[in-house]
Amino acid sequence: MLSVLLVEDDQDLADTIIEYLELEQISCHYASNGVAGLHLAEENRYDVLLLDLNLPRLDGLTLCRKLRDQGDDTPVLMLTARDELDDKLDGFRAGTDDYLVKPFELQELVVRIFALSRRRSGEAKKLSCADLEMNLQNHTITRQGTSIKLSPIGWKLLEVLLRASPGAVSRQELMEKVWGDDLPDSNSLKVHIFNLRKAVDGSFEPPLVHTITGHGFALSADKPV
Amino acid sequence: MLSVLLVEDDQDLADTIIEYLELEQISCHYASNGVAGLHLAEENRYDVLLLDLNLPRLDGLTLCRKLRDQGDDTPVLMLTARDELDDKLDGFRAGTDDYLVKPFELQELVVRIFALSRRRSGEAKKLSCADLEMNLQNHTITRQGTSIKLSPIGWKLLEVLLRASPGAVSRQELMEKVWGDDLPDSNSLKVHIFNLRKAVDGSFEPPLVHTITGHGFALSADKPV
DNA sequence: GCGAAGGTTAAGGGCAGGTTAACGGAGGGG
DNA sequence: CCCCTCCGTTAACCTGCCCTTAACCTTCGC
Repeated sequence: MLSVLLVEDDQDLADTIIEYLELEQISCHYASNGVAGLHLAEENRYDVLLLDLNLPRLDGLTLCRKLRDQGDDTPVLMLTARDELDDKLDGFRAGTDDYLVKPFELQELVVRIFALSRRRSGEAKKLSCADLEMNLQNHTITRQGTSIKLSPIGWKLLEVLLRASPGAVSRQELMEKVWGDDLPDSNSLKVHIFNLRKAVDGSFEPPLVHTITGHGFALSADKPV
Repeated sequence: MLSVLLVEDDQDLADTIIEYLELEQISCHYASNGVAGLHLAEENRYDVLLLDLNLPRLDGLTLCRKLRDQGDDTPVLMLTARDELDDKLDGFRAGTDDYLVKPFELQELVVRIFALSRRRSGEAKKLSCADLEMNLQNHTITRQGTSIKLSPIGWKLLEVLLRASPGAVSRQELMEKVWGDDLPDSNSLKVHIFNLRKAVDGSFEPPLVHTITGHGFALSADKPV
């Protein structure tokens, strides 16, 4: 079930939207002004943020910019009555992902919400890095055409690394994504990384799994010297 | 530089778009029918695909669906003259990410392309000073394009200096930000600054790390008096 | 020219990461 | 119902790198 935050000062419109979204199985938090919206966005994790441009206390553009500056990359869909090109350009410059002009069809809002959240959660059917390829559909991994076998945890580990590739993943983040809340003794990660290396880099060149001392690991074709 | 694929049968419109995109530093491949577009999309890697809905031989919707079935998750922006809600819904159902109705402003097309590609590439957060660049996402540092390796403390040191750049940071502040509460003997900072200089300024000009006698250090391209 | 602040160098100890093997539980097949 | 296999965890050990330290040198300010 998707979860979105709606920040909109027009109470009637907000009610209509919320009601419609609930019908589509989208859970909806609500704030009627920018400051309240910012607090909610900071405290909770949403799939998409729906921001009105004109808001009391803190306008949608500034709100979006603040979140981006804090490193929050939740997709933002800006709702506004103004169809001026300059407004749109400003919106995208502030880090907005999409822009919908009122009045709009609720159905269009819904599909755009799905499109934004889908892109974020990565509905990709394949993940790859150099000649390594993970096929999520038939649950296979190949490198240079030859198939690779991994244990469940090894799989999950590789998936997290692939999704972040070529970015790095900190040890803590890696462990949270693989094990969830109850973490095993820290040694476990070392062993699994070791096994992953043996499977992925064991008989291939160049090595793809790289250690970033004091931080975590990364998957990439070229070695960060 | 971004790279996009435009599939559009209206030659005049295509020329206009391509010309404008090139001005914005977006490289553009082009196909005038769906089948050719599919081939190009399969063979090359693009940041965004711009598909016309009505195409000879293979319409944009089917093209998009085919690519998605193959596991290709390149963002798709559908261009079309039809402003019917049902068409949009079909588009998003086929795996489209955005939908722009002709006639549209070229500037809006450009910002939407940037928004889609940014979302996909994960908007790398970077800090920089002159030709020195720290990529927080990949945990890499480059100067003049060549990569630089730093120890964890060296990294942290440089990060603090970069965030303050071109301002100065006092010794005390620097040490607090790097080590937290339990500080080592004061000599340690000297050694780490020395190593940082060796890595960052060792084989480059001009030196970026500057000493401010009696105060601390600063990072900047031009030497402070 | 003197003292203090900063720069340079090398050595050693500790710790993060790598490697290996053994234990134990879960799940499937006989 | 038992056995076997596979997999995750754990502990123990090894290795190499990084941080620290101390000692000495250079530069700067006065």
